[in-house]
Amino acid sequence: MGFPGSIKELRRLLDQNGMPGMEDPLWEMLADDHRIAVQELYQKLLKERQRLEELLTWEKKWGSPATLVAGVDEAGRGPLAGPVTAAAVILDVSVPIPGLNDSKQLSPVKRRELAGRIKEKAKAWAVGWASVEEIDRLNIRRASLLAMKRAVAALPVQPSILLIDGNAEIPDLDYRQQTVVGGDRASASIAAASILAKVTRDAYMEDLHWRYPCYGFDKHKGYPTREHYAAIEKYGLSPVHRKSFRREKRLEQQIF
DNA sequence: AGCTGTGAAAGTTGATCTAC
DNA sequence: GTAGATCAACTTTCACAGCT
Repeated sequence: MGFPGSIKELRRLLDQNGMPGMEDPLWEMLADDHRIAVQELYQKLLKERQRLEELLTWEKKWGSPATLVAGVDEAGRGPLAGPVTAAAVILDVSVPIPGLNDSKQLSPVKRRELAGRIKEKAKAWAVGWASVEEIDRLNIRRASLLAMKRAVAALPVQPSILLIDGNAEIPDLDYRQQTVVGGDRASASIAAASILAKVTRDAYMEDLHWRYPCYGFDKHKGYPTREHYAAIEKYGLSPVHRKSFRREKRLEQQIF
């Protein structure tokens, strides 16, 4: 098995698709410390390839050239404010996306980078929403499923089977569905959906910050933090806060 | 010294199961 | 029937370890 000719070359291959390089006479010219560095990077590359292979287990189990698998996941279930966002992604299993992982395991910068790569390399992707009003009316669980349903409906290509993160199927949907507990850590397409949903919702909450600058939505994205509670106590609830959430009800009773 | 990554804890919700 | 525990999801915050 040959090694890539240089660290630079190896990094380029890592960035592209994680494939190992071919025999290269430059390898013999490398200094010992460079060889060690390249070998270490190469081992990391092999581990990453193995991780990505394992992440495609569900897609390979259910998918085929004629059977498209869509991963579905949502973001924004725990916040006190803002909509819940869902994404559906159909990946091309022959096109690896290095670094793809559960959105919760990634920094915001890496999430944004990966979101761009996912949109570029996926066969199809789409995003769906459920509003604060719908969350208050339906409850957060049903609203999440509604957002997922809208994401699937918005896909430009129709899948044959849905991999759903969690233990609940999407109601009133004419698709074969497979629920996967911990799916964002176990399935590549669910992981990709978790990243798109999170990045899209974060961007929306940053926009909301300009409409309601006193709450700090650009920082906590509507999630419960000390700063967020302090802002609610000081300024009251905004129209984008979820009034059905118990903590909000309690605060509302105190304030108004 | 400062940055980055990781894991535990704590916060929000709803559904389900079990014991009384 | 009800209440509590557990588990599912979504995160942030904080402390610590390791790396540059």
